[in-house]
Amino acid sequence: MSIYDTLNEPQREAVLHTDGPLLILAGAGSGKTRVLTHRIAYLIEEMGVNPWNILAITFTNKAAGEMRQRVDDLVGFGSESIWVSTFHSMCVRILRRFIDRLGYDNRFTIYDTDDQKTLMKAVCKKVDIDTKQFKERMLLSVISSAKNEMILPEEFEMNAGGDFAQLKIAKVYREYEAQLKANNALDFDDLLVKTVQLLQTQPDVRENYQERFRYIMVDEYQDTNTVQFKLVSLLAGKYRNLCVVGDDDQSIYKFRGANIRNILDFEKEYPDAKVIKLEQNYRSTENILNAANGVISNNKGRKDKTLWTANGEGQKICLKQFDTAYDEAEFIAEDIKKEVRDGASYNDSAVLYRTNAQSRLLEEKFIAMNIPYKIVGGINFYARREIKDILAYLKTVDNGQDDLAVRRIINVPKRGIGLTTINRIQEAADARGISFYDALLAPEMIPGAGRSAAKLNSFAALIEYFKGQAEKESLTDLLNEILDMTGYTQNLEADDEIDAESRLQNIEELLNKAAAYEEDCEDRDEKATLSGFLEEVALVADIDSLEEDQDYVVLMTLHSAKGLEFPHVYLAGVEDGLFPSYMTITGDDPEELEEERRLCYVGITRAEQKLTLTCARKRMVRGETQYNRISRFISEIPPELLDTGRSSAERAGGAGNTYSGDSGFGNADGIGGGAFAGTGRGGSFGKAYGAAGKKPFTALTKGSQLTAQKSDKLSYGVGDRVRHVKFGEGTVLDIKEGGRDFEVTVEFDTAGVRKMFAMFAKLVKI
DNA sequence: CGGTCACCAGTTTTT
DNA sequence: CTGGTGACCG
Repeated sequence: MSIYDTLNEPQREAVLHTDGPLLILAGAGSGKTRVLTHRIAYLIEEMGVNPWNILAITFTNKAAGEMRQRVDDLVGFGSESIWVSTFHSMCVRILRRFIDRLGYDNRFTIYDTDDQKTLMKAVCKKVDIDTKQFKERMLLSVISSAKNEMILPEEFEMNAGGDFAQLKIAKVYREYEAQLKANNALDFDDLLVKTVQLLQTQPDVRENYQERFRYIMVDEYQDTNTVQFKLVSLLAGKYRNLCVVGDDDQSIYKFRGANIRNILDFEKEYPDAKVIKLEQNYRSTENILNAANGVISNNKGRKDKTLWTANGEGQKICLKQFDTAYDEAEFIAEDIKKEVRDGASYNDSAVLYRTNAQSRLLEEKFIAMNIPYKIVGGINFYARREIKDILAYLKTVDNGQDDLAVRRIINVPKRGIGLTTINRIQEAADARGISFYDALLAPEMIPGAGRSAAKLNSFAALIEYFKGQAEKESLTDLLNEILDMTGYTQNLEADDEIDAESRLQNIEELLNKAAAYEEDCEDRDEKATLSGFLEEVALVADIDSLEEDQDYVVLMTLHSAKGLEFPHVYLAGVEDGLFPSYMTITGDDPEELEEERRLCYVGITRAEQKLTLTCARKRMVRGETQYNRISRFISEIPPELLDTGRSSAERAGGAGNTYSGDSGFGNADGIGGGAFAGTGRGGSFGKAYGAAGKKPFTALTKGSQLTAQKSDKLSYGVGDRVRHVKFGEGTVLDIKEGGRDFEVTVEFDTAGVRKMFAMFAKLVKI
């Protein structure tokens, strides 16, 4: 009896087919990770392949970690030398070694979307673009699409023909690239593009990696884009032992450049490819699966396959419509409470939705009802202002060439260096063709900087000091020193009392992550470096922090939920105009609607035992009330699978749950006549949820405890005179016992009345 | 230079 | 409703 006997027939076939191209069409829940891990084990144990020669590419760091763990469990040794990583981290690793061949410094920094936007602003200013006409976001998205198709500025310009707008964009593209390079920075797309360029132009590098990666596996292949396809083709070009796994029905990243043709045309690209379909689902009940099949069968042009399961029929799918989104949230929260009372755990449930903004109401209800939860997504931890500030210090210390980072922190905390001075430095830098930081080192060369020279000097001295320290001390020590010497922590506490606590907690969290990184390096016998940390930090996704063994309800978008599974899934906001989104309904591209349908399919198939669909008749969106019908996708589910709960009258009067099994959307019932209120403006994205500083509940997240301890007793009391670093002397008016800390109200002699947390205010009795 | 106030524009999904 | 931006004043 070997470990391979536990596989079903097609699974085993996929594991045993080791040489040559292989396409595994793996339906949802059909055990594809199992196949991949067993295949790796088989390669190592039975085929004698050196783990060193295996590359497995996954979609997220979390998936990579899990895969490595599972291979570890199977093989027991050698698994640490398998390369398991995401496309992006793999590229960074290659580029750190070889990007100097393309004329970059190997210590390049990585720009996130926020940085890109800042850079684009500067570009538009320089190229004299009216940002009313060409929005930064639109420009960036055009450039990103171009990069995803490997179209460089020159070609883009040629393609423009005589089109005035396109030529203008070409100019922006060119300048954007120039500035990235000047800052020694790469954006996310560049990581892939540059790696492909490297492999294309440097035969020895290509040869090196082709030899190394003799066996390549790519997970979630349906979501690869054109550059990723090129990259994989290049790497697999010599040995052609390429195994791709995916499900065309779960392709949901078109907006990010994913090209569904990569999987649909795999057999054309590799005519000798073996194709294996995994159609038995081990995850869900029959009812859930049939609902999913019902929905997805409305899509055209998909690979023919039908999922089946030997699991029982299971419960019916619960569908409830409410009057308001508020009622919807309340129901979900109460339902989860009820299940927990009946013996379920919180982490048996997940709430999925189309847009991040929907998390807010749910979060409020969960807090009110004391349900532990974790929100995945929204604003990335590393995109928070305070985190970006601190990271900008690290970047500046690490790589003075990143103008964006330097400009970000030159006056944070306030040092009296204003915009005028910053612009003068920039002009001087541009004029001399040097970096912003280098220009600032010599204020005497900057015309008109006279009065600011002293301030600039002390800023430069501070950074230079940190640079020296970076050589000598550990990352965490450096971080602490930066926080301390810049006065960042103190200023934060002083600036806005409301947000201070959560921001300081985030900084604590960052310190924890730095410490974890150092430990990690120690375990792996590598040197913990500043750039190493910055790089790790640049490529994490929020989903990576999800921990299955923690007992909380997970809230996230359908996109984030891909690859996960839960006993009970709530799919919230199944309304026309929200899901499918307003944009796809009004747009005339039927492919977009198909992608939304695939998203729906992904959502349904996350559920193992129970699926609850909820929607609201009206909902507030951007301050306006929207009136929505039940999602068209619901009518694609065979009606006999649905339990509308109509008999079990939940609530007397209004907010009941009515749903007529018929086609359901002849008329919008009610106000407004149309299905939507609100005017559809050009689609775009950005920060979707999360009011200022509103921090998702992270108290349950491992390692988020504050290191600063709440003291039992304060050294001062009401009426005492105290001194604050920034505000000077004052009198304590009030001390309130808070959850984690004392909230102290002080009337300062010069700065007025302020509330602050004792832990951070460091008040001294005088 | 920095703070405050008023106005305006915006939101699908993310490595 | 909210965050970002621009004008104005201390």
